Formats: sequence, C-alpha cells, structure tokens
Amino acid sequence: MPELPEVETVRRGLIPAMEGRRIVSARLNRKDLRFAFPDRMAERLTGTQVERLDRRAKYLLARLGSGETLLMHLGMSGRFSILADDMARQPGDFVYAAPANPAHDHVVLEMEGGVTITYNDPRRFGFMTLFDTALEAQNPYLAQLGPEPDSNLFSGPHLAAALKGRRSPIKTALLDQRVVAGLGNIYVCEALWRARISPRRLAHTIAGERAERLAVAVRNVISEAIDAGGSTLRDYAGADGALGYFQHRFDAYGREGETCRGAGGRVCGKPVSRIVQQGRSTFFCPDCQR
DNA sequence: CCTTAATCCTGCACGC
DNA sequence: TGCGTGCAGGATTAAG
Repeated sequence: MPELPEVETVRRGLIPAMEGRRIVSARLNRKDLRFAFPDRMAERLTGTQVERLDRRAKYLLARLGSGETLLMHLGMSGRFSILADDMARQPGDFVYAAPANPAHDHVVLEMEGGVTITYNDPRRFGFMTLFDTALEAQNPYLAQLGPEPDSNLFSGPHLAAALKGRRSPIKTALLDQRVVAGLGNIYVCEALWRARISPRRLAHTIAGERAERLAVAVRNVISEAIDAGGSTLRDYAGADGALGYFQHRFDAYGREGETCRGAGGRVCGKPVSRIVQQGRSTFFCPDCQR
C-alpha cells in the first residue's frame, strides 16, 4: 500500500530510468485503470522527453518536454519495473523483475537508451492522466492537497487550524489529504501511536502542545520510513527492486494482540488493539494513546 | 459547510 | 483439494 514514503522510494528508483530520456514509444494494454486513460495518451507521450520526475503527496509527476505532466498514482497494488540494457552490469540483465503476473502489465514505456518501464497493477486502483503543466494550480488532484509533512508549512499550528471544527475522529481526519499530504492507513496509525493520541479522539480537540506532538510524529515517521526505503507489504516493492525495511519497525500497524512497546518512552507491555473506523482497521494502544 | 457509505479491483488467508 | 468469505484500501461520488 504505497503511501508517501513508498511513492518517494519508487520515484528515486525510477529517476535513472526516466529523467533526461525520451519516450520512444508508449503502449497501453487496456483503455483504463481505475479511470479511463486520457485521449490519445500514447501519442501524447511518444517522442517527448521526461525532463524531471517529481512527487506530490502520493502522486508521481513526470514533467514532459511537451509542456504536459504525466500524473501517476499507484493505487493499492501498482508497481513499476525497469528492464534496461544500459543500466545493468551486463547488457540485457534485469535491473528489476518483480514476480508480477504479466496479465496485469497495463502500461509499457520504451525509453531512449534501451530502457523499458512497465506499470503492473492487479487491482487497478491506480490511475494515470495528463495535464498542461502550466495549469497545475487548477488540477483537481493537486489543488486541494495539504502541505507535505517535511515542508515548512506543516506544523502544530497548521494541524490545529486544519482540524478546527472537525468532529470526525483524528484517525479519519489525518487520512484526508487536504489536512496533510501523503498519509495512509499505516502511517496514520504509526504517527498517532508515537504522539500518544487515541485514534478515536475528535479531531477538533487536537490543538496546542498535542498538535505539536502530532506534527512532529508525522514528520518523523515519514522521514524515517523514507530513509528505510519504505515498507514492503503484501504487494509492494520499490521501483529498483530493493525491498523496504520499515515494516519491521511498525509499533502499531498490524500488531493486534502483540505487546505494546510503550509510546513516548513510557513503559507499557499491554496488547495492541485493533478497531474498525470508517471500515478500515486501526491499530493502537488504549493504554498509551489518549 | 460537514460527515458517512458505497464503489472500484484482484489476490490471498482462512475455515470447513 | 476446493470453494466460499472476508479483507486489504485511496480517492471519488452520492447521499444524508
């Protein structure tokens, strides 16, 4: 389940295969993923150069010489693999070949220099679209996003302001990409555990020192996860095939019934609980988190 | 303005 | 072994 750290890991893996290379050909093996591909997508990609590969929240943004941006979202199970003959130790070597069912290879980009980038996505929760880069501020996927966790705009006061008046549980509010960009179920659980805040607490009660603690927890857990190369869960691996290690460091997510390690330096030892909120599993320690 | 539920999709773990 | 069931869940849409 790619959240911000996983998407960032994928971006870093794709950079050598994409940046500065022309797209020689683009093949779409179906007409849609989660949504229909835009009109003439293959033609609009063919012949243009990828000048830069950016990321915003969970979106990858390939900046094209044509003046358009290719926006890509990995959904739940989206993966890129790279086959290259000039990036491997020996020509023709697989830089990365995930054990992926080729029936779910939906987009294939042949890049300049003998590099093939394949997008595989069994569940097809991912999507791709093209937009005029100059109109990014109006793009519906990007315009409403909250700050990146590592930006100067993201802080305790920002969180308090964004959560003001919201009567939903903080767990739900943090999944709202307008509050902070890039969090999903896993890192929300981890951040709340670190901040010792109950996932059930109403969002508008997060202010002051508590908001500060939460902002720090979000920033730190995201930054540590990026440094670890993200998390490798059921169906995720980095673009370069390197497996993320952060899942070994989860304190809450997936640890139902296991011993709480004690949040914020406190001694605990009680079992981690699982509840369902908005139809999603939430893992937390009722003892540590209030 | 707010909140909630349903929707999309496939693979896998589980119980019988 | 096979079959049915539930779960994983991000973003959007519709409904309340």
